[in-house]
Amino acid sequence: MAQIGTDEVETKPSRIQLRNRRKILDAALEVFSAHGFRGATLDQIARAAGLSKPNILYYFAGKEEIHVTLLTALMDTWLAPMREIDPDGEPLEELLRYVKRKLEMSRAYPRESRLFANEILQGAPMIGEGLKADLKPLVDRTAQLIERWASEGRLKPVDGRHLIFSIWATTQHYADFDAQVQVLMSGRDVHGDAVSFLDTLYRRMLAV
Amino acid sequence: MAQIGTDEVETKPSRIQLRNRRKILDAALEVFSAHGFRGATLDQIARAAGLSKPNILYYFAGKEEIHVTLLTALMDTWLAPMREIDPDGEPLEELLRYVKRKLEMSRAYPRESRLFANEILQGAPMIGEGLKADLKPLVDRTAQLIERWASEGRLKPVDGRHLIFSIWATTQHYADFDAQVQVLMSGRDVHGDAVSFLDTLYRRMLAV
DNA sequence: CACCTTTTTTACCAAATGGTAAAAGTACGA
DNA sequence: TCGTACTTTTACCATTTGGTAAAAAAGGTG
Repeated sequence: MAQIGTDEVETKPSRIQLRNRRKILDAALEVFSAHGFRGATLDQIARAAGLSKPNILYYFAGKEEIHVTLLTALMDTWLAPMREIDPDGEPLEELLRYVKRKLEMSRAYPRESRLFANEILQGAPMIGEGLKADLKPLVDRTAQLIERWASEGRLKPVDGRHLIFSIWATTQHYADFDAQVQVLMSGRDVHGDAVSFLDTLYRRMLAV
Repeated sequence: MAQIGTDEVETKPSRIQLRNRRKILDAALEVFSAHGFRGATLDQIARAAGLSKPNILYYFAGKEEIHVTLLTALMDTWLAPMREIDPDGEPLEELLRYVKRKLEMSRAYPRESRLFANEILQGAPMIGEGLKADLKPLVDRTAQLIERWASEGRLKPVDGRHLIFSIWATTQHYADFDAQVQVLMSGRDVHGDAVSFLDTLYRRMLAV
């Protein structure tokens, strides 16, 4: 039995299990991020993973479990850049580096960004609790840090939380609204220009 | 016959037709914006509209037609603020007013914002052409105007298109990611603070 | 190789869902 | 008020979809 229930002794997953679970999650990321949770079907995921539908359900208890697994794993990766803001670093540099890394993640992992955007758009039905437990403390702490920096005169005065929102919004926009961006930027070097635009935006906003 | 086919003579819609079409579109906006196109069902829409499912299909040819009708009607409203930027006005004032109006629309019409976000996230399958036809010319023109203002020294140098993206992203964020914003801003006056934050952000970005 | 466990396939199913046909009911002008 | 056109309901239907049972196949180990 591969599935791990609440009462069962957790045994090491075999090589086959690791390989197939990874294939399923990768396929599911592709399908969920393109069509949303309700728009995605197990058949699509199965086809993308190169497995049969019942075989998928041998590894995961159901469609929702696949989605939740993806989201919780994603949460960590997604928050990593914010965790790496150094309270002892130079404030402006730290924040501009954060912006750059978020933008780079948007470019490198657009599927993950869209998966997350879809979930939040629907009201975060599956990770609402995760937001409260993981995201909120980190944001509270970072917002406080930013405002302390500002009060020490090392940044212009700024609302920490809204600054964070604006950084998320402007960086993720390039992944989440890519269909629109592509129409409006046909042929241009979107990413390169975005890097320097956002650097300018937040430099003018924050530099004392 | 209420449905208007390509070959039919267009006759004036009766009072009943107007009332019911409006009820259906309002219900559909509610349901589509909350669950996305695929996540919404005709039964949900029918229930929200207080009509039976076949009755809905008497007024609209199908689920997709309802969605397309909503999106095309929305497009106009959505672009109105950008159309109202006055080329002969004071540049900074015009742009700050645009930001304010976009933010106000996010607050007053979150369902519309989410409907749009959902569609773009899925790759704009239904209004891709509308984007090219309506949105692109307007954005091209506005971006040019902004860059002319900048070259005349009335704004700091700025990439017009990326400025527009950032305005869209930061303002719509409050509607589209409301579930997240609520978790992180429990109890605060989100809108009021957002207004002054964005005013500051774009003032520092653009004021010469 | 023989045996037991893990993995995969085949054949299903029940519910949900978009949609239709046609009868019944309603509004309204002549 | 009669007749016609418009509107609504009832009773369906075909497909899709998430999920299951159980047999078959494949792995691995003594």
